[in-house]
Amino acid sequence: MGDVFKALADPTRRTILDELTDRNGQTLFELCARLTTRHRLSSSRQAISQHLDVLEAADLVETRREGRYKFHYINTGPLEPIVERWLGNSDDATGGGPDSGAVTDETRGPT
Amino acid sequence: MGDVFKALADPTRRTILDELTDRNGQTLFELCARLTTRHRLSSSRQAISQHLDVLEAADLVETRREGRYKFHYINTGPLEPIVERWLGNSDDATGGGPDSGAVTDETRGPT
DNA sequence: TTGACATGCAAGTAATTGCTTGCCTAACAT
DNA sequence: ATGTTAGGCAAGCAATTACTTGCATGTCAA
Repeated sequence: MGDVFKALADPTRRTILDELTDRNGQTLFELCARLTTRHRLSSSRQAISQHLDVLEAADLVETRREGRYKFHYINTGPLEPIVERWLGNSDDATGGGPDSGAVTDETRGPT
Repeated sequence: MGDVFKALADPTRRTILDELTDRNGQTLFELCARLTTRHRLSSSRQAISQHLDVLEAADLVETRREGRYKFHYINTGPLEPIVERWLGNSDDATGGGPDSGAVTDETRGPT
């Protein structure tokens, strides 16, 4: 299974998700055209296709074949739990930053 | 400025954030010890240090120096907007998947 | 001051990644 | 059948990345 974080690491793939958010169910050619005109991205067809493979492996994009067309749909399902992993667990994370002197003695002795 | 997505792309860096969520304000040596014992990660001290540099460049980790110790604190601030970028904009994203035949005619003609 | 401890810096290496190039298969129209 | 269109497959290349190795800096205790 593909990694969601690694799929999101590339800015071109994030722009592809932006485009699918704006208009869902685009074909590969339509994505190439709109990425070039609207986002100033000069990526080739094969590059976009490989990016879509990565996004599909990460379950962020689902596809539906119809004749010789292949429509791509964004799937926001894997996006929510990846942030809640570090949110909501520690109240000390946001409140007690490096400026607050609230450091325990256990933290002082690393050994 | 560092990229938040690229910082999250590495599984070791995500485990570091897990560790800081569990106990905030750890030193480099304490992180090395707990990553080895609790997460079965056999990363060297320099490797962890470089990972912390990436996390700090992405503003996901803040540091506070005290003598020869350097304490590391997680910062969950950049985590929230990175997902809301694709959520809440399109209702068609989650509801209308590849199985639904709700495809417009404009989608069918890519040219 | 001397030695031990915590961390920083930088060059080198192996693996991964994003992209290109070239050719191929499948569907539709004439 | 032939040509065109949409997409797929795979090898190769350049850039990035994660990690190691070795040494340097700064802090604290004796």
